[in-house]
Amino acid sequence: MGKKAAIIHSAIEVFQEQGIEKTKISDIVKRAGIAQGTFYLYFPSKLSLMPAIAEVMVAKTIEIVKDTVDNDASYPKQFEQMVDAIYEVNREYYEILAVIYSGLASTEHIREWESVYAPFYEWVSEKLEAAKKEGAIRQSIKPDRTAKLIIGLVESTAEQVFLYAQHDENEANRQKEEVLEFLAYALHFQNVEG
Amino acid sequence: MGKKAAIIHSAIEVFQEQGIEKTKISDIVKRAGIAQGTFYLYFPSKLSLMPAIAEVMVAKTIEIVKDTVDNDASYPKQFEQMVDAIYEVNREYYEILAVIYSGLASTEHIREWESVYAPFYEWVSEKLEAAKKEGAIRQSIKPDRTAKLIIGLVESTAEQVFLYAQHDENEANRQKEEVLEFLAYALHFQNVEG
Amino acid sequence: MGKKAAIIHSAIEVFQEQGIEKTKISDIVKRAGIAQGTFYLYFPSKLSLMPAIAEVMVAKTIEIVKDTVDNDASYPKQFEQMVDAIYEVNREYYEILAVIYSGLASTEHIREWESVYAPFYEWVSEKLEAAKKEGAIRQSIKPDRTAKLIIGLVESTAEQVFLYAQHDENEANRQKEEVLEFLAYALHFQNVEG
Amino acid sequence: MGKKAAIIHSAIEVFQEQGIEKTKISDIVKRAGIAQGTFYLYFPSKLSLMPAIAEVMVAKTIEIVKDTVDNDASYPKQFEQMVDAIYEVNREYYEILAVIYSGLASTEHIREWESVYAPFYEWVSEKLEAAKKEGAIRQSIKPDRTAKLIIGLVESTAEQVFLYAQHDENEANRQKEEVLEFLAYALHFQNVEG
DNA sequence: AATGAATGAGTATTCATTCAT
DNA sequence: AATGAATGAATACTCATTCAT
Repeated sequence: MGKKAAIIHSAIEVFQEQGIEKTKISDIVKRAGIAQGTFYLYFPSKLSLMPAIAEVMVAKTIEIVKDTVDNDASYPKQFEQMVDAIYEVNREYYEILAVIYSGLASTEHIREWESVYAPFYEWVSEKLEAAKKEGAIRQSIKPDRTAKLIIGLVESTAEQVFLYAQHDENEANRQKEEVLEFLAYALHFQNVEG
Repeated sequence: MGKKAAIIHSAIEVFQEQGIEKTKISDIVKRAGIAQGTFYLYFPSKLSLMPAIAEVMVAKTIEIVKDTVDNDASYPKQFEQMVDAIYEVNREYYEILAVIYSGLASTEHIREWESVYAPFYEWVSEKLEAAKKEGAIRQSIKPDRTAKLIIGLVESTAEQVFLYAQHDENEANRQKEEVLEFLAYALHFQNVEG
Repeated sequence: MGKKAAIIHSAIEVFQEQGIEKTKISDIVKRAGIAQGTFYLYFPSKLSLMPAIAEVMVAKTIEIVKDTVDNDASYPKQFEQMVDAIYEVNREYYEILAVIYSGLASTEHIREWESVYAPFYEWVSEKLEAAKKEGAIRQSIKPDRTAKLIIGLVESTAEQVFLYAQHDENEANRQKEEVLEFLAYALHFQNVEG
Repeated sequence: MGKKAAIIHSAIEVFQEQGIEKTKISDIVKRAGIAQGTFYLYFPSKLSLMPAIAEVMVAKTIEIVKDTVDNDASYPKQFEQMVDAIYEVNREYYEILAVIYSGLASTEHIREWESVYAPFYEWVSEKLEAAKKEGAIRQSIKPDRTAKLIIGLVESTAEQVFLYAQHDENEANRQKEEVLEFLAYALHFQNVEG
């Protein structure tokens, strides 16, 4: 019946509405339509919910990024699409993402963090690898490391804009432009088809 | 005297030692050597401590950055020194910084965050402005926006390394190298004296 | 079973023993044999206990009054018995009654007070109605209003005697005599069987 | 300068506005325009303020009663004026009087209560004595005891009306009428000048 | 697997009172 | 007499977790 999924789904919604600190287990189970005790059949504690949510959020991000990026477009275009997608996800889920970024709210679950983010790093890394092979970006790029740089760069600026500038669309777009130009120079895009 | 400062100082220490969640007001006042009630003469609540702590930490960061950066060195060198300094601060205070990020994000003190970080943004912005004027970096750089990019980039990667990779020095240095190269291309350093 | 009743019962006892101000929730639950949190499943706050206690006390008063009054006796005799009964209850529960008066008055539970006292007013009112019909008291009596007068009169003098005169039995009896005579004239008892 | 009087005056005002439970010493001294510590130069504790307030309130009541009652009027008229006056005071100060009636909110100061109320009892008692001497009321009246009865009767019904019926003027007047008639029969007014 | 009533440890906050100035 | 910063004891209430059904 997917009660586990129901709990995660419910938690994401409630967290978004009232913040994580103020959310009680009872709020989550109420919305999920299950009993208080049932929660503990699927999660050993409240905190153990976090990695599961992070996983879902990262998966959601990857999905949107994949859907947005056109693999047949030029690499500059593809990275632009990627930045667009990440900004989009942040626009919608800025509050819950803030918690995920800040280390899952406690240092207990740090180990899991790496594994949760791994698929995202990997996807960007592969994209960089391919671009490098085709000579579309500078050859000194180390895909694995740069993947982390790029994700850190884009997400931290997106967070700044949506969390602290409170959804000023103009501001968001201008900052995104700057990120794209910054990224273009940093990767040193080559006109491959020249 | 300076009980407010004593509280902040004490709180930073205790937070570092046992994490924010597990820290009681009583722990903070005990170390500060004041009475429980005195805390509330200076701060209306436990959470309202956060922006004050953040302010101190940012001030500390700026101070270290300023001390490390040699204004007479070449700009690439200066930015390298800046990255070194930021990594240094994160190495030492990674836990309290994580706490600040999450503490500020999860409460209603977000507005204050901008003003707390402002002096840091400003310093980097001025540095970029000067470099731009001297033709040391590409002219399309917008100092204000790029300052935020750079700080976001450096801090997020530093956090990744020290919080999640748990102080692997090798890893830290390699990642820092990649950041520096990334930054060099992104700013498009010019050999001014050529 | 009956945890709500257990809480009320326990609270009445503890209040009587140590006064309301000095009674902690923990005292109440300890005696009731339940956990601290369980209290809040049945009452939203400490103060919300008061109307429930008042209800029980008024019910107890009515019960004793009904038990004491002989419906076949003459009306003067019946009212004498009623006064006796009210004095009796005040003798035994003077402290908790003072608490209820002050507890109810000083909070926002005033509205409930009326409904709590209603059955007592009603009982006296019906008694007056019957007496009036039989011509045992003056015909200008308005039962509803006079019921409130009588209860106010008797309870306020009983409170004066037991709370302030500290259980001086002689004093109590003399004052009761005066009340009865006062009441006799006020109601203008008629010798019905004359 | 009358700081003691200023404190009492201020306390009465604040109590009326926000209730006694919710009033802090700091509220009282703020309005009185004095420092926190100064309070304790005049009163040893918060609770010790109560009898002083009661004294002022009773004095105020007596004053208004004396001002209202025309000593040259007939006794029925005089008692009517007295009831009017007591209702008037209760209309204005119902909240603070509720606390005073209910035993000064705690049983600590009971002894003082009697002495505080004494002058009021005395005044009524003397009035009854005089009326009795002139044959204006029944000769079986015991002035001392009946004084307490009358004050208890009038004040308790006034309280019922103003505290619980929430200032319904119509209700107040009808109830007052009933009290007067009740009183007239109870005292058994004689037409002295017949 | 599911329930939800019951648990009880845990702590931020208040505010009457003190006392050095 | 006056101040007001400092004190610290005292406790109502919350909510994650358990467990009998």
